[in-house]
Amino acid sequence: MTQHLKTSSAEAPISIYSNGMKIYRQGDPSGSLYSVQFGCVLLARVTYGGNRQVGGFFFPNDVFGWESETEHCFSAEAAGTTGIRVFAPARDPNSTEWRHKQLLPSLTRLREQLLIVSLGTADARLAAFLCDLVERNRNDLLVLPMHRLDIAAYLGISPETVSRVLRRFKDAGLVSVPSTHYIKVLNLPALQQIQ
Amino acid sequence: MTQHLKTSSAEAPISIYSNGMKIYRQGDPSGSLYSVQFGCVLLARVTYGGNRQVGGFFFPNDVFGWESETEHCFSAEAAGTTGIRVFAPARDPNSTEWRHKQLLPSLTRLREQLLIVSLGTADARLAAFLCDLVERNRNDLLVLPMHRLDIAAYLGISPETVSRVLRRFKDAGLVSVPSTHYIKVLNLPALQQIQ
DNA sequence: CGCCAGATTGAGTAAAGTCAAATCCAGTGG
DNA sequence: CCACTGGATTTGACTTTACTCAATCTGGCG
Repeated sequence: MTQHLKTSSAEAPISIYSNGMKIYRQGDPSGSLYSVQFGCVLLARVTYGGNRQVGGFFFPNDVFGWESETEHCFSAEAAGTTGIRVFAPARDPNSTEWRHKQLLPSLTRLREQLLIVSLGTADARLAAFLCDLVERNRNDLLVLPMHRLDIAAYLGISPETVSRVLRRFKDAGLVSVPSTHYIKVLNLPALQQIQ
Repeated sequence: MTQHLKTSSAEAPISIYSNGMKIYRQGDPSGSLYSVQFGCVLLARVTYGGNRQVGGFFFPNDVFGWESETEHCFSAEAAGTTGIRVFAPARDPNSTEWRHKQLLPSLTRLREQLLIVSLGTADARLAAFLCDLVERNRNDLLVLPMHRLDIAAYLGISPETVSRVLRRFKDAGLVSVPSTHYIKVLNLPALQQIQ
């Protein structure tokens, strides 16, 4: 199912994953880094109580796979057909340099996520989530290959609430939803002001 | 009061801040790192809507001050009397090495925070918060010099709810609260299972 | 064309927010 | 040392929000 494509240069090869496949699993040895080429990846883990938690979504040019331990504490799953470039654990200093360059933006990104999720209302969270995606995509038309359940787990709300809030946004003319996995943001300023 | 960190650079001096003082402000130039020696530091910022958001708490041996931009996007405030060691922007490679060692744990820490805040109920969030602190402190007696308002902002709930949940925990014998800024965890396993 | 998982909608319930009042505490000054 | 005082915290009553559970709808796929 996984294909390896050679790129023109000496860069790392691209692996292609289909919807739902795991790039790595919770407990797998860590060390490699992964860069999304196309599609979407989500980090997920299961709590002791059996609940699914989603730790983040990654889109093209995002880098994931960081761990401070020797094991991954999340699984990484492809949402929709997804291309990944793998960077094996670094040995030469040039590669180390590259890794460090990627790390600080990841930290900033995580901080943004934290603030989205700590917002008071479901409306504010979903609005902030959509605004964040528009900014990262530089495009009003969002492709969301993941399930509503994953968005809900990520935002810390129920999937039914995601549905209802999205409907409210539609009725208010803030977004349009041409199909399940596409959302077009029609009024970004209004979305940004929701709290 | 003077401790030696395992770093090749000359020992940095300790600055002492009193309750509520700012170590740096939102918008200040970034670059230096800060290590908490005693007390507690919190990161805070104000949204466009005027709401206060708390990005994290830092206790002894925690390092903060990371930015991927040239400006701080949070303010850092002392909660209670707090000692800080400042590490100026690195120039020698040894110091760079030290900085990178600190960075990955910060990322992991942030990920834990994200999962605490994305929990469904206020009880689960406060319980996870307390468990996290016990683990970091290696001590059942928690010192929480920050205001309830800051804990509430951090957890994404109202201060009244923090109070009420804490009372429920007290009544259930899970914690005792000898005074406002001290919480003793009496039944950690039970707290860990709340969700 | 029918099937099934995912998504949406609806109704009732539980949880958390808001606003207001009461209480507690730390810091101040007598 | 102790009373005073203003801000912080807690408690109470009520309202709003979001969750739960169940039913319905939709779209992709054999």
